[in-house]
Amino acid sequence: MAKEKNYVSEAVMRRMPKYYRYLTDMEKSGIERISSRELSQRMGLTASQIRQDFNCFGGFGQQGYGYNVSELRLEIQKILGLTNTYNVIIAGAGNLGQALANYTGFEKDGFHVKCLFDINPRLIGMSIRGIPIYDIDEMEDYISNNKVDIAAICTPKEKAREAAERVIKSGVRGIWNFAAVDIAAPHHVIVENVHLSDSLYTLSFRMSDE
Amino acid sequence: MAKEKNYVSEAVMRRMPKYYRYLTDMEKSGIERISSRELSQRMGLTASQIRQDFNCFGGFGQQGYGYNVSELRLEIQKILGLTNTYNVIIAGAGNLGQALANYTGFEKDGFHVKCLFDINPRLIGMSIRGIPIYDIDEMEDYISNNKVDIAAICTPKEKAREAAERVIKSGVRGIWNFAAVDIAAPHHVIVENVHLSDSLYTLSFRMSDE
DNA sequence: TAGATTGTTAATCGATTAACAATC
DNA sequence: TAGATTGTTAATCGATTAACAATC
Repeated sequence: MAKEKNYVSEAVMRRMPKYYRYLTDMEKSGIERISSRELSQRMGLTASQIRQDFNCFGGFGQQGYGYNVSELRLEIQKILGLTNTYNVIIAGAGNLGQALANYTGFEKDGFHVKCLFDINPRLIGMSIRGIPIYDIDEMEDYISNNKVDIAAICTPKEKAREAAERVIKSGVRGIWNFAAVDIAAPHHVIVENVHLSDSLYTLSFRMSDE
Repeated sequence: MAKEKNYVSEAVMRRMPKYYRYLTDMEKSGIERISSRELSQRMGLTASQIRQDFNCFGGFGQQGYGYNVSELRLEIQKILGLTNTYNVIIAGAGNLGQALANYTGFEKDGFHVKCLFDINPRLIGMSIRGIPIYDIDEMEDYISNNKVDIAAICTPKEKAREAAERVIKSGVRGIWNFAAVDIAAPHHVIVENVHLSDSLYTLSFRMSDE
């Protein structure tokens, strides 16, 4: 029985997708039950931490037994909001935007890419896996007239803030930002950043750290 | 004067690229000096934290003045190891691999993509921005015979562990992993993960959290 | 010199780990 | 019942914030 979802720390939140990933893999390979100790060994965490994490949301285990893999996976799926479906648009149909549109793996989790938007007239009118590329000037109208939950920002970084502003104004609730800038958004709009360059810098830092 | 680079916490390490990003932007827009207080407002951190962070590496500021933007940027560039150059190969020339190869922005930080590797015979022999795609069976030989520092893993997740194993055996020192699996590596090989699905799940979590 | 702001120490806060009673 | 393992409380550890003396 899941508790009311109150405040969950950033640290716990960032581990939830990893649990989901491991549980999905384990379920696939036919593992039915797992103890916090065994899971801790697989994931490189402590058993204590795992139990603490799960108990942010209510107890999913059973004393003397452990956790049922499928059940736990389902609970975490719910917690992550992956029982919803999301309509996604991509602002910027360059390399990265196209790569995201081409990737089919997010569909199984309920994320549906509806279209891309770009300024490049050579791209406008084309489509990727049947997903059309529209003129970015039609973006606001499209969002207003269709249920769009998430906008992935794949523009050059100079254009990212403007693009974000426009999708926010049109009613998008979530921004998946791939541009190397931080984006300001009102409280009710969630911004999740994928700063590839930050990631690469961190790699460089650790490689030169010895 | 920078201190000997000892242990730096994960938290501090993850903030360094962000400092670098902000300082680079500020230098470009002609800002010469900045106080920790002003920087804290721009970046959404506390001034105290900024001063603590910088003092992990030695004092870069001056009492009564603050920090010289260019100087501080240079110090952080050094700290991040971005005064080195890195040769990069990409394992997997699918959507994401190609997008990375097409992106020119990493060059200015010293990351040079030398080639891609794939199993798909229709890709082998092609090139992207002049960067050739080779047969993945040649990957070990290439790494052994050329100075390759970093391998970006852009294969499907089923192939990722094998690809990682192979590049590690051939002498790569850093792995930039885009596959949704965790990769085991010996101590001297650094693995940096970009788990796009984890990021998207986190977005979903926060969007359904209210 | 006076004002500003760092570098650094001390206090606080939060997250992780350890321990154990509850219970399947 | 005995053994195992959770859920949860208490202890520890580390990171952030506050405060202030040093100093430019």
